[in-house]
Amino acid sequence: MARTTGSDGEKTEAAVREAAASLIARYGYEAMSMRRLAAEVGVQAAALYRYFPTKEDLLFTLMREHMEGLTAAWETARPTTADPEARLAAYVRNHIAFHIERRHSTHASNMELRSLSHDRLTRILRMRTAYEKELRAILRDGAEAGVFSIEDTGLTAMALIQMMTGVIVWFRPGERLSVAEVTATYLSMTMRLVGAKIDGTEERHVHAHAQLRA
Amino acid sequence: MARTTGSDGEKTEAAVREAAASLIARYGYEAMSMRRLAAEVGVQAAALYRYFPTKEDLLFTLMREHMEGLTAAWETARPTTADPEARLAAYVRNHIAFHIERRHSTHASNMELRSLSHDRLTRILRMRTAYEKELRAILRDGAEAGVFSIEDTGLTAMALIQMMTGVIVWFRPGERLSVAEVTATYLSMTMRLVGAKIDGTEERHVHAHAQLRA
DNA sequence: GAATTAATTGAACGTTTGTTTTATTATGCA
DNA sequence: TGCATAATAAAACAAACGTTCAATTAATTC
Repeated sequence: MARTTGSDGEKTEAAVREAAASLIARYGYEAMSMRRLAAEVGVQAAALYRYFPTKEDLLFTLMREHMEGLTAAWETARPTTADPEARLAAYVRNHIAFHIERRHSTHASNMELRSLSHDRLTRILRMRTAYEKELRAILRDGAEAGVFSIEDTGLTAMALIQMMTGVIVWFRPGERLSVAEVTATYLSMTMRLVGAKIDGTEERHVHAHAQLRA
Repeated sequence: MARTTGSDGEKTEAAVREAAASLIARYGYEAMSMRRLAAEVGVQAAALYRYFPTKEDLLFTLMREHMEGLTAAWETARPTTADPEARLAAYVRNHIAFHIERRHSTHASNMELRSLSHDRLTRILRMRTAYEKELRAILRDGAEAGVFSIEDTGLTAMALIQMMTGVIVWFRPGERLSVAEVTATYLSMTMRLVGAKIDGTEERHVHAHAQLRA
């Protein structure tokens, strides 16, 4: 056999990306063999090499597109106002929404950095640093304006990002909490953490659903 | 050749554990081959099987001892007082100190759970849940006593743990901040996050060193 | 409808993997 | 001193790995 009926390069490539992200999230990059990935797509292993020259290329592509997507989402969501609180709220909302929606590629981007070559690792880290810099700027502006009370801007930014990204570890859509509820709670935790005078705005909507579990 | 001069089972086993934790933290469990681990210890691969029947046994041992150590450290550090704030402070201090001190095995315990068999995964998760339950109890007590203001106890506990454990991602001993400074800052962030009326206690000591970086 | 291009298969390559087996030597004890 | 055993080396195993190549067929183009 050779080319199969109905085969389409674009569809196959998309299926490969999706299956790869899912397998890497579930079992890890090293544990995902090209044969198993191919089986998931419904294709022979050799066919994968039409789309990605090496396994590492595939990983890098997933990571690069994840970071590009995250940056692009923030470019769109970023408010024009100078108000630090509104900007921080937008950052938190965008970060959580994006990571929940793409939790498979988030897993890859956060856990598999060590499998990249030096050059590619540097490129991904550069993108990540640029994204995190936006948060530090917001925190710094807020601290200087006196609306936040922050001891260490860099450290607070790291703490916030780890707290927010950690959502993907335990959050499963359709369980106890909705995305909106989780986001609202994280928003008010964030605001308290940075010492904002006014709490998160949607807090009232959530109170009815919260405190159900000990 | 066979047995080498000065060879000692206990020393070798300890060296294997340490080297394994370090290699897994740096390259991941799947990427660590038994031959490379053996080379790191200065021994042939076959010698490892005197101490650990399989590679997965080695991983499980590292994880189990990590969790046992964490639990034991908390048993010792846990204060007798009922005051939720003092208990939360002790929890934060213990968690951060332990994870910074053992950041190699922390990496293994957090990132390599998927490489465990079902049974062993369950055992590790049971230990972890028991440890996290302590934090939820503190938060609940504080919320009920009115000294904390918390929307969702379970969600706040997860957020705090991810924030604290995340320290190992960026913290390197001997760089900008000392362990004491990092702990103090995280303590006051924690207290603000849970809505404690009084801030963390050591805050004043740190102010001089903080805010050096944008 | 013939020629060309795109998509895929199936088999094979050399490496590396975790693990086992057998032989050999150092060490601790009688 | 001699004996038991603890600790290791060296070689080998089958299985799985990422990757390549030639052959083959579906889709597209002219």
